[in-house]
Amino acid sequence: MPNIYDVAKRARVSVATVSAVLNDSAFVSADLKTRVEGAVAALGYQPNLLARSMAKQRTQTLGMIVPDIANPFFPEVVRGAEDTARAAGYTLLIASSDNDVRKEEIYLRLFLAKRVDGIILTKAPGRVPAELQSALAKAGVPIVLLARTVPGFRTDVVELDDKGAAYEGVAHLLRLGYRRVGFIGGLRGASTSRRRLDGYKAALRDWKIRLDSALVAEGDFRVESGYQAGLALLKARPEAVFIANYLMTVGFMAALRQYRLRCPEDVALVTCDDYPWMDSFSPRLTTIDLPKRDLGAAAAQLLVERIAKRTGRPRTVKLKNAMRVRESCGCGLRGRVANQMVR
Amino acid sequence: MPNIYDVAKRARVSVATVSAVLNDSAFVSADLKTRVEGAVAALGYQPNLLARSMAKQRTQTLGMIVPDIANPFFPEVVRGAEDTARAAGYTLLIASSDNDVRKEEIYLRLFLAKRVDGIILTKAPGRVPAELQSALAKAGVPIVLLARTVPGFRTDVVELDDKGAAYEGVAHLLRLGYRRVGFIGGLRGASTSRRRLDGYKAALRDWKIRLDSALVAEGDFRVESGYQAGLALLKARPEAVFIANYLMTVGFMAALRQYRLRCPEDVALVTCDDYPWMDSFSPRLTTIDLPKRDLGAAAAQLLVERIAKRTGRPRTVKLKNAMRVRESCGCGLRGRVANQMVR
DNA sequence: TCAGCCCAGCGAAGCGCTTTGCTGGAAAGC
DNA sequence: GCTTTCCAGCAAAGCGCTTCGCTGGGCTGA
Repeated sequence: MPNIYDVAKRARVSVATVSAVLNDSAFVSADLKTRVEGAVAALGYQPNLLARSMAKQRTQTLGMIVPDIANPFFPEVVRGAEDTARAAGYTLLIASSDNDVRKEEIYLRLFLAKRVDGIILTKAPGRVPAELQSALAKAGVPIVLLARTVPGFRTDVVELDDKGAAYEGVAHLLRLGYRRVGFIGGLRGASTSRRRLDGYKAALRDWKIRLDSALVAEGDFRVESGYQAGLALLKARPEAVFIANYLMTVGFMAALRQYRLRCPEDVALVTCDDYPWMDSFSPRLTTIDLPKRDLGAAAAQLLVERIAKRTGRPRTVKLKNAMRVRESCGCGLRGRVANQMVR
Repeated sequence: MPNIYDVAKRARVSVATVSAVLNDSAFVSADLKTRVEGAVAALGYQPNLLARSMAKQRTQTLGMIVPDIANPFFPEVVRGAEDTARAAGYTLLIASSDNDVRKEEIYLRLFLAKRVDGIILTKAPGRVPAELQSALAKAGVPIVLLARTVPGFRTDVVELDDKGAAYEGVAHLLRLGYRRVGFIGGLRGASTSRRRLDGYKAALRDWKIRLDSALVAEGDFRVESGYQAGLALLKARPEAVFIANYLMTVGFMAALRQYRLRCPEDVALVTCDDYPWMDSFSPRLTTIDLPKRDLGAAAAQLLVERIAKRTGRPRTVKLKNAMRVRESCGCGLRGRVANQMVR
């Protein structure tokens, strides 16, 4: 492939001039400019971005670590980030951590070594080793935390309203008259899990219902864990359940089937996270829709801005949820819409 | 961040020696080796992979273009590719083309400019401009086509058995006794769509059923197109339908609901592509499971091997499907399992 | 007419690695 | 004891850009 010297030679100018034309970074006379452009076209020259990155100390690349790109929550987030990043001239390097801090560390170091300009991170539970943390700081690579926050990690953050999501979902069930409302939480150590549990507790408190620990189970956001949690939880005879994400709901449904229980007739359900296909299959899930694409877009936006302007206090963007009431909550059964506000 | 000169200085050796130790590319005495390793540890030195890429003319990066990462088919594919690539020492740059050749071209050029070592491409319908094609060839960047093939593009390919998938699905319906079997195909111009249609036709032919064009509709693999196709198709009163992918099935189900038709009682259904949640919601879809993760893994594997060894004829890997019989095909209704082979 | 200015264009250094020869001291051979 | 061989280690070139600082020809103004 031709390089900038080939172009310079053909246009009978210096490489500095070629560079100036390409980047529009200095005044070049019309004559030389056309000669350069002609040479570029004739040779089919494409600047080597690797070399440019070396020289500029900027790669125009962002690293993005998600727990698992195959979990349907994240592709949508990635897409949001991808589009926003692209619009700002960045490309995305992606990696799945499987919520494993060691994998996460490997990828973070890799991104550092590849000199990405910034990192979007959905943190795996667990601390960032001090050594890595200082490497990150020394490298001056800005990080935006996506969805999950980490105590003592001063970065920009894009959050969902996790507590609100759980509160709203559980409140909806309580409003419908269910009293034995269970909760299947997400991965231990993820801030989102903690906050969703908080939301659950807050709702119970507002309805003056004692927390029954037999009605609370913990999963890891994956199908199997929802199934296991369901098997355990259903023994405690809940009337309704709030589940912290979709994949666990899928597992929970399997548990329901195993116990020959119907949803919503025997057990009502509200879950986090919404997908286009939910309208088409039964039970049609009542969900709290978390704005996945916005989440990714906001993270990329925050990151791009932070790269441009490193100073200033960390910013937090908090996105709003929206409840989608369908059938799994039993609205239809109970013959009333959930509009009786309690507080 | 410290560079290789800092390490060399601290270890009182030359940079060549440091490089030799780091890459284990030449014999270095035990003494110097420990000194270098000590310096590396003391400084927390991480080689700059950008510089390494410049020097080696290898980036250890693969570009991957999919139609849309948010289409649940692809994350699984990407994950397969990611894991395989990572194991071989490569990182993945991903991009969504939205099946738009212009976007695709932009990304291909970008990848070229970033000097990726190889590209995994699910081709958008349409030709690769001759100019781009020659740029690709000149750059010598190997490409692996994933799922969709392109005539006159000599590259390695990982394919699904598209024709077989459609044939098997349609045959299953025919075996169950349905005669008016409709077909909703995918994006025009994608080889996968063409082949799935071929499979449909082949099955009809084997059962000696005339093709009724009112029973054939074309979509674009997205929800909305399945809905539109459904609205059109249902007017022709099909007894059963084969749909080329999941998202269109989602849309089709909406059309069914609109017409107050039930699945499988009024219209039976078989579709391509399987997801974990299908077991948990009704109608439980009978599908042809396309091995998504294997698809990505095989593509990455092929690409990595091609990078290592550029010579040799293009290879094609063809993956097998597996039918998952559930309820949407009406097996249960008709009180018989689909095991009456016709040919 | 000539000094002084201006600025289009250029030369060369630098980004941080790898790698190709070369070198010089130790071991081996006679 | 001297030459030859060997090889650990190094100097320097090169990867393909950007950018800093210099240069010298054309203008301006006295």
